[in-house]
Amino acid sequence: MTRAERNEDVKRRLFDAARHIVGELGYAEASVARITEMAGVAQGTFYNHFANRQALLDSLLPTIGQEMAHFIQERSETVRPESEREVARFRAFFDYLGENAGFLRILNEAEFAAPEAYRQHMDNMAAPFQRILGRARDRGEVQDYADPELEVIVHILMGARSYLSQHYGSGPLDEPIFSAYARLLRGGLFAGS
Amino acid sequence: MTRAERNEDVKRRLFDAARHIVGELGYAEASVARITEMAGVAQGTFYNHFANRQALLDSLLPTIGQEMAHFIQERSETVRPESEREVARFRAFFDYLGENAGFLRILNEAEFAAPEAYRQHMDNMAAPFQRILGRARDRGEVQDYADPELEVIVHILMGARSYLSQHYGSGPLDEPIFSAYARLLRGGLFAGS
Amino acid sequence: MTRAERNEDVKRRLFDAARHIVGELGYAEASVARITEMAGVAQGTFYNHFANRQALLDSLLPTIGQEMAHFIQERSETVRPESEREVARFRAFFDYLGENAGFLRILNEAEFAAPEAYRQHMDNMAAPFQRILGRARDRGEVQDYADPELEVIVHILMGARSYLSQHYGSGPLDEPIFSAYARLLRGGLFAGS
Amino acid sequence: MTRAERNEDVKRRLFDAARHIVGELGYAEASVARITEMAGVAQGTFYNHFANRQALLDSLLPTIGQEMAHFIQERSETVRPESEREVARFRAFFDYLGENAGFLRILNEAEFAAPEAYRQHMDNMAAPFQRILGRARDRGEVQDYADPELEVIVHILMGARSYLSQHYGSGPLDEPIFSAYARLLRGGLFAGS
DNA sequence: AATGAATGAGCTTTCATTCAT
DNA sequence: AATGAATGAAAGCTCATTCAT
Repeated sequence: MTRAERNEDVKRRLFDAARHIVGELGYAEASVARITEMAGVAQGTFYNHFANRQALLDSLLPTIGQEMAHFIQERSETVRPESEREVARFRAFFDYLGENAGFLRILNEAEFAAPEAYRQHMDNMAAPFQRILGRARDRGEVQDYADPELEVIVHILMGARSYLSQHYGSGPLDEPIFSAYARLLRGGLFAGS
Repeated sequence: MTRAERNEDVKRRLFDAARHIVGELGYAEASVARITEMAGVAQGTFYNHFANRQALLDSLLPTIGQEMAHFIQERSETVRPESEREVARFRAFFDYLGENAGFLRILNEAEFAAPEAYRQHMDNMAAPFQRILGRARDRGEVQDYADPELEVIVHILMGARSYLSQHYGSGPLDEPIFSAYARLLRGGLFAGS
Repeated sequence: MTRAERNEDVKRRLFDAARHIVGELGYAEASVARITEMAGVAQGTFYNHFANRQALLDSLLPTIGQEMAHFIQERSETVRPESEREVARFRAFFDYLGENAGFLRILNEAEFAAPEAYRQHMDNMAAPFQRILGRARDRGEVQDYADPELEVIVHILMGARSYLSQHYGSGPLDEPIFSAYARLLRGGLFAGS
Repeated sequence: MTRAERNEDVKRRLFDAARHIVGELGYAEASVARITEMAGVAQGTFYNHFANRQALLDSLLPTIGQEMAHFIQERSETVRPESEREVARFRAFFDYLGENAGFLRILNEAEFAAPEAYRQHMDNMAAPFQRILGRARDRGEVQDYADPELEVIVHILMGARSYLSQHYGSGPLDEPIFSAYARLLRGGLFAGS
């Protein structure tokens, strides 16, 4: 390994240790001592790679969030029409959770333990989501909600993912979750007039 | 004041101090030192009224959650039909937040800082909600979702409240929030087949 | 009960609670809170009967020590000659321990937890012991040790009781303890010249 | 000083401070705050060298006990016969106390403040002592006590040391202590049959 | 770049004692 | 005489960060 590679390797090990600890035990348990111990380096070494503890914790969610976004994108990009595609995205979200058990904790605790990262992640998720729905609306696949309303819809759908994953866990989920979600988006909840 | 009243008063002051600090700064900042200082009593006094720090923090959410439930109930009980009533509840939730700025933080952080209280609160909210929707379905006001699907819907609607309040804050909210919410529940998101 | 009797009763209950707690758990665990709780009175009541916590703890050993002295006296007063009588006293000491499990702890910890009481108790035990041995010497039953030497012997014999009870516990003891003790006192340890 | 030496030096200073404080004032007064202050380091430094307060306190007696055992061994190893040698050991014990004033307190309080260390120390002292007496018996220098009786004798002799040092202090002692001890071991206490 | 000991502020909790009721 | 809440000092321990090596 070159010097630069060694350097990169240590940084990666610190990041992975933090990811593992936060995912398993939460941000509070991710002390510098614990992270460096798991990474197999001395405590002081930490500060050669990250400005401080918060800096590493703040880097967790955006990085992993990106990973998740790619995963969902891959699983849903070919699906049509948009209503099916949204359900595919919804399913892909839970599939990702199933394979990345710790992510939910990294995400949910971030609101308080890594607020800046959290805000960034939410923006990273919401903006493209809203663009997708906007374009679908322009194609006629989504009803004619105004742009500010679509923004609201986006947050409803993200809130739905969050609460459902929290309540139902991250294992393989029952069908009613998907059928109810799909049905709500297609025809609403209340009996029409 | 009688002796019992004084006693009650101190306990109330401790509770209110904690409520204020957690609402403003989060559970982590609610040290016994800070709580007792704000309540104007000595640190040792704390333990005459609560078994330990966690006991007080755990009592925050159930108590305040009850308060919120009453508020929402009052604001929505006379509204008909159910679709309007759900929007009334939705509005009342945000009205409550507007008047109780700290509640959101007490609620959201509780998942990690007071997990037992959180689970209890979520159950307290979800169970009656599902009963209401179930009865409305039986009256024909809600489409014929199966019971497990209604449970899913309930968590979607609670997630919606959470993410929207998080994103839009707790001040007076714009109309699109309510119109988008109402419209989604009435007719879904996607253009009909 | 008259007022004085009630008063005496509370004081007795406090004493008994302390005796029980110290015997079972040691002086350190005998907090005023725990003593008053076991006695069934309020904390403040304690200070109507004892100047402070230490005053009660200091009264434990002398009182119980007296009790033990009576017990031993009764069991040994008729035994003759002195060599047998000393063994009878020695046996009675362990018999008392067997029936008063907590005493050993009250005694041994007292050296540090209630030093004044300890010194007093040791004097209470040593002085009559030395008188007994002195008179036996004058009768010719004990060899002609000088008085300062008898004082030394007394502390050796008390130390023996202490270490043996510590090492062998306070249950029913094996015969070698008594035979070795008796033999040492009768003929020493080393093979005579 | 090299880094390792500095490290060792700090640990030594903490140990010596604890030894001094416990010897002078007892275990209860040996708070981490007091120890570190005397050692001239910050409180947090303590935990770089010992797992916790108890760990240091538990290391006191075994270490110093070892030291004392060496001292006594050196002072007595050449003395013969065994009866004289035992008196030499007895004297050496008090000589050690005279030079290490705090040891007595470290030892006696340990029964309650560092029970594990105490038990270990007692075993460390008793076992070789009993071996010595057993061999002397086999050589004919000690009367034919059975092995369980010799164990009893050992605890009597240790109890004697403890109570005598407690009663007579640790300064230079009067001759009667030694003469009485020697005489008891040689010919017992009571006048022969 | 890596090390790991030192720092000191901060935490929760305990407890003997006081005193107004 | 009895009550029991209030007090506040003191305890053990944690941890992010610094810095000399």
